[in-house]
Amino acid sequence: MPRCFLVRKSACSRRRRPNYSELHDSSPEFTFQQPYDPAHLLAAIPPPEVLNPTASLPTLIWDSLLAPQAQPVGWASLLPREIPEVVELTSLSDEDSGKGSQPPSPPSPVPCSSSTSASFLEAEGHAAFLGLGPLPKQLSGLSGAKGPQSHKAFNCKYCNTEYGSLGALKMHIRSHTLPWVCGTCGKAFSRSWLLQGHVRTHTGEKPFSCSHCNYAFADRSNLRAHLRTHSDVKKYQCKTCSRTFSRLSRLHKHQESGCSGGPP
DNA sequence: CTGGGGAAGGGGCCC
DNA sequence: AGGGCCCCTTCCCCA
Repeated sequence: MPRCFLVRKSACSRRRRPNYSELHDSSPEFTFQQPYDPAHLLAAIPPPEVLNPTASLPTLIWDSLLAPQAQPVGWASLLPREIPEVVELTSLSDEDSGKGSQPPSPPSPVPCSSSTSASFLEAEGHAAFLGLGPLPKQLSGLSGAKGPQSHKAFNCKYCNTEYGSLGALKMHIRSHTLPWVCGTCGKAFSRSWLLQGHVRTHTGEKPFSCSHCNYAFADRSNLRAHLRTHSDVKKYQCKTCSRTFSRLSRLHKHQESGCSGGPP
């Protein structure tokens, strides 16, 4: 990362959510007017009223550099995916739980009304619906959930990866079930915003432009990487041979390939 | 071989 | 608690 561009507002605000309203006010022309072709979207795109039209436009420290030129994608006219009829969690097929060859039906639109009940069976059913493995023993028995054994482990039933929280596991499960599907090419994604970014590859939308050269990007991170190219300073140096690299991944590859230790 | 762009994945934080 | 969005990172391709 170009640290020169990664000036933090403060150490503790590193993960602070940007002030979208402020950005919106300062960029009144930056509105979501150019809609996506709904044909690109097959999966569960939240209804427009649910979406914050400025949600993808955070106020970064280099906001002036990220001022989008191209009209950002618009969700206003998106047709929300039809909410499937509520199904019995326990009657879901393997495909719906992510075992099928085709991407499963998006689980997120399904109202999790059962969560209002804390019954164990419902919790287990919901877990199965999400592709989760059997409830940990710590959770088998409601009182056990907060028992003395505070070290809970949630394992993915697909890859057995262990997570420390159910939420993290649920998030991980989606990387297996891939509930978000591109209506154009059928590619499936684990996150809605991944699909959003992917759709831009079809629409050609590039909302993020470089203030230095006006080069536009569809992805903010790619713009951030591009901004680094405007800096002459290479950020990543091999401690063995002092060679510098523009990307950390390349430094890693350099080291993994066996640094000779000689001068650059 | 290196640098840059495109695309995508994942963990963490905030609402 | 869950969803949305963030940043960070990696991989691939191309010039």
